[in-house]
Amino acid sequence: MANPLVRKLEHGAPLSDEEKDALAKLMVGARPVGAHEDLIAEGDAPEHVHVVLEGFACRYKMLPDGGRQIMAWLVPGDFCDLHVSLLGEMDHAIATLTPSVIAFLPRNGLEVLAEDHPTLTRALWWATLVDEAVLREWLVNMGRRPSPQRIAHMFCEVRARLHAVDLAPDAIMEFPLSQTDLADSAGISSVHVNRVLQQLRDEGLITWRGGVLQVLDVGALEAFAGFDANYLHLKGPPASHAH
Amino acid sequence: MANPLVRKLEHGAPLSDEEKDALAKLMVGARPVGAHEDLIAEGDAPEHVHVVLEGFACRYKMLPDGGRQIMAWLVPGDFCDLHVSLLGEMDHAIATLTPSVIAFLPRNGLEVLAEDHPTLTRALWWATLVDEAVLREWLVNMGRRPSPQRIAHMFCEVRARLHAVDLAPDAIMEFPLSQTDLADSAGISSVHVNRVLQQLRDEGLITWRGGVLQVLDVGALEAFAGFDANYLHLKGPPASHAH
DNA sequence: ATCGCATCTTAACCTATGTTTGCAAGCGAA
DNA sequence: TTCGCTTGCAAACATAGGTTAAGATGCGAT
Repeated sequence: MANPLVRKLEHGAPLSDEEKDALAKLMVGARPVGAHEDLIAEGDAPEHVHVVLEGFACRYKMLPDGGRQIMAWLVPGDFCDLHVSLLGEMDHAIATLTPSVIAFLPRNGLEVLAEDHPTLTRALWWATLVDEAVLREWLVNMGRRPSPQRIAHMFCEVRARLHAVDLAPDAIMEFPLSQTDLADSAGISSVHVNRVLQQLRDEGLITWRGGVLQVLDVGALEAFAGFDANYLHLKGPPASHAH
Repeated sequence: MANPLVRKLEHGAPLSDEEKDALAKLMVGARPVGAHEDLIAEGDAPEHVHVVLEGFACRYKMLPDGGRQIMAWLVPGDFCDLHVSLLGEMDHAIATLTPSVIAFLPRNGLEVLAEDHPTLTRALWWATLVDEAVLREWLVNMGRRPSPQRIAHMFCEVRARLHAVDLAPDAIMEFPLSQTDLADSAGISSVHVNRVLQQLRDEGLITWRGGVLQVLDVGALEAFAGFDANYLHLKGPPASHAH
């Protein structure tokens, strides 16, 4: 099974085999990381580019009162800090949410490779523009959707994103977040997350036990949440490779 | 007084006089637009790049139930649709909030110019990464700050951003949004916006009448809101040019 | 000057969500 | 097995913010 980074970037631009190989070879130092560990702190200017290969990580900020807001989920194939160098330093932190595997790409190597391969450059910028689009949808989610729809929408999105890297073939996926992590993502309290989950289960939309999330009826959940995948910009048919 | 686009981009990279001139010359078709007019619709693939020269515009999405969520304020110097071509089409709409002046840059011309001027390319990408950083902070704002702090934070941010293009020298600025627009930005109802504004006025933090917003004590408002400008990445001293 | 429409303001009432707390269930370590 | 910790669940209560509706105010057009 190919590298999730490559699988993801193929949604953004048609990479040649040479480009895919070069990218995969650039990826070094894959290492396992436990749950709830910081990978990058606010204010850092990381030397290498980090990529999630397995598990879930997140972007987050802490507030003075101790509150935490998670601003993005990073799933396999996602970059943590692709273009920080343009901004100078991180304005937020990155942490794992579950046990994960994280790899590095030497920043120089990646830049050199990108210079020689405009299509690759395009794919990398595509990925950051999609990150931005996701952020916009999260903002809509927070601002205008009541919490049951909000959580449902987040489930629809992970399903679609994991599906795009072949990790949710049957709408069944590894999703070992805690309810507290979900609360800090949705901007509500963890006890309210619990209430909402009861409701989603009662309505037969999902099951979620032992870190495994199953969407029982994708259409029904998407209708309930008002989910439309257009903002993920997964143009082509998702990950239908020849084997 | 120089072009606000140029003034803004100078925060991102040190542009040569030639680059500044070329950019300014590329900007054509400045035209006035009334308040609350759509500039770009969801699904469009705009041929030219739009820039706000005067007034306020916004990014927004409508929801099935008629709700509107504003996801970004566009102030003079901001791009509306710089890199859409990489994503194919707009996943959200753009509208004016107040009477504005909008200019265009031919997409081809801009691409050619950027190819010859790596520093300019850098400045353009810097601008989109800052947009993303602002979006992240808005998400934190929505998720974790109670509405008085949330509105206050938005005021701190516009002040800083307008200041960066020399449009809020004394913490006094043109800000002719309606309370409804503010509500759709903050994810609360317009009557609650009104309640919150009373409070901010009562506490002597701001005045806002006749479309003019004055921050009475920048330090106090920023402390109240928990505002830290780092996410705007305005490295250098804001807009202190020789004349 | 006055009419008409936007916007702002206020009030009364309602509901979603937060807070606090206690307990149960799961699970890894000794 | 038992201990200890984290996570999930539930109930009682408190409150921020939503909804509706009705005046007030300002302002452009005639």
